This record gives sequence, structure tokens and C-alpha cells, in this order.
Amino acid sequence: MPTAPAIALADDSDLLVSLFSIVRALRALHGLKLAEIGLQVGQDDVLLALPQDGTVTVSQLATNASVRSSTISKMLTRLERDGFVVREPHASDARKSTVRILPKGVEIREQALGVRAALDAELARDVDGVAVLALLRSLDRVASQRLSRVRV
Amino acid sequence: MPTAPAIALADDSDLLVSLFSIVRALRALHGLKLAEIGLQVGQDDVLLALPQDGTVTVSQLATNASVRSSTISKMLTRLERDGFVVREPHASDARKSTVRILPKGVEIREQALGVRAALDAELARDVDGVAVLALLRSLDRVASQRLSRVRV
DNA sequence: CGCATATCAGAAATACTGAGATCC
DNA sequence: CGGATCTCAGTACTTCTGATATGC
Repeated sequence: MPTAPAIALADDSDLLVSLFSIVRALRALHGLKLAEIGLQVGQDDVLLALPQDGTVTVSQLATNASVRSSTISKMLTRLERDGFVVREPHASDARKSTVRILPKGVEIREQALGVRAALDAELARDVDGVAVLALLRSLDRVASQRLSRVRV
Repeated sequence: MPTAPAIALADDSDLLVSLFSIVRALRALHGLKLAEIGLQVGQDDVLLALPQDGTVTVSQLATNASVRSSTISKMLTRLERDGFVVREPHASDARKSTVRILPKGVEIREQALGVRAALDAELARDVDGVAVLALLRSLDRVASQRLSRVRV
């Protein structure tokens, strides 16, 4: 069995199947490369979502990532433990806390970008990158929209 | 902010970003609908990978899903607990165990298919389904190939 | 004996809910 | 006071490794 798709599938409802299947494989692949630079899949998402200069609040991060703020909070705890970011009190609103990327975080962020670019390039060799990107972007819009509408 | 993409992104390495972002939202969306029929995201994958008539071994399932057999084993335990499947000893090789879908499993499997089809239809309304599918299929092939090559 | 198959125990991560604490 | 913001505790699931039992 040389090149089976990742899930044996019924041939009608398929978009989801393909999508989930791809991403399972891609995440695993990505995870292997990230592990080499000492990062976890998912940590790079947060790192990449951080502004390089200023700060951002927890809830902003949560909204952008389509997860709850408690989820981001837990991820930040790990990122802080590893010395990639710090949390600081917000200047004008004491309820908020802001997140700032540290030098070590910036450094690893660069490496994470490299890993992504490499994987992207690998994939782009085999598919029409531009077309995929356009399609994925619109899919992303649709999906995020629907989710935020459902999740009050 | 009405319709932000799910992750604020650097505009170069992007395919992965979009893909992961979409799938995060889609999984959440899918999970909400599956919860209504009493299923977990991921359980439906396994259910759909099961033959409707005969049986399949644990390692076959694992290979198809690109995960370790211990992972499938744990999922089967839950599926069995919920009365969707049974494990039976293999006829000719006592090391193996085979998995059979139960009537209750068949029923929920149908509903799960319905959920997928509905979500697929929703998405297809907003993007060019055929084009996406074709692209996703090739992406899937590439990704699964790479993964199985890396994972000895 | 060496290899394959499945399960289990344990670890770590994602994500959620719901419950504070604190502050606007 | 009501609502926003963040964190924490607890739960559930996925997935992996590595250990173990069992059988080919």
C-alpha cells in the first residue's frame, strides 16, 4: 500500500474528510520539524500572532485564534515558562494583561517561520500554490465567520 | 471587527497558516453539530472508516488514519463503551482483534454522514467545491506520503 | 527466538466549562 | 451594580512512548 489517502472515505461528503485528513498529516509533519527547534505545534501559532514590537491582550489573541481566552492563557503560561514571552499589566486597564515577546521568543519565531516556509515550499512544489491559497483564504473566511456566529 | 481571518499572519508563509486556521474553526463547528447527535469529533472518523459489513483489524485502522495503534485502541475503547462497535478475536490469528460496527453504530454513522454532508454543502455554497476538492486531494496525497516516509 | 499485534499506563497538549478575583 | 478580563480548577479527548502480554 504505497500512497493511500489518510482515511478510507465515502465518496460523497468529502471536503471535510480531505481537509481533516490533510491537516492531521501536515500537523504531524510540522510537529516533527518544530520539535527540532524545541517548539510545540500550536506554540508557533501564538508566537506568530504576537506583534514584534508592542503588546497584545489575551482576549485579542483568543479572538484571533478562535479559541477561548482560558485556552490562550494556558498556552501563554507554557510560553512564559519557556522564556519566550512575558505578561505585563496593561497600562490603562488593570483588568487586562498584555503579552510581549522576548528576545528568545523573537529568535525562535524566526526559526518557526523558516520551518513553515520550508514546508510550504515543499507543498507548493506539488500543487498550485497560488490557487490553493486563494481558495483556502475564502474557506477560512467562511469557516471563521460561521463559528463566531454560532459561538455567542 | 466583523470577519477577521482566524490568525493574524505574516503574508509569506501562508498555506499552513490558512490550513490550520480553517481546520481549527471547522473542527469546532463540526464538533458542535456532532455533539447534538452525541458524538465526538474524531469518533466519526473511525466510524466512517469501518466496513459496513465485515470487520477490520486495529492496525489496519491505524494505518489508514495515520496514527499509532495505541491511539486507535483507546478510541475503540470509548466507541465500544458507547455501544457503537465490538471487538472480536480474529478467526485465524489470535494476536489480532477485529472490529465490527453494531446496529447502533450504523445508525449514528448515518447521522454523522448527514452532518458532514450538511457542513460540506454550507461550505460549497461559498467556495468552488469542485476546485477545492481536487486541490485538497492532491495535497492530501502529498502530505500523507511525506508523513509515512518520515515515520518509520 | 525474533517479530507482530494489541492493550495499558503515563505524559503532555488542546480546548472547553464554570468559578472566582479584580476592575471599569 | 452589571459587565469585562483574566486565571484557575477540573474534565475530556488525542496522540505519543514505552512496557507488557500473547501468539505467529
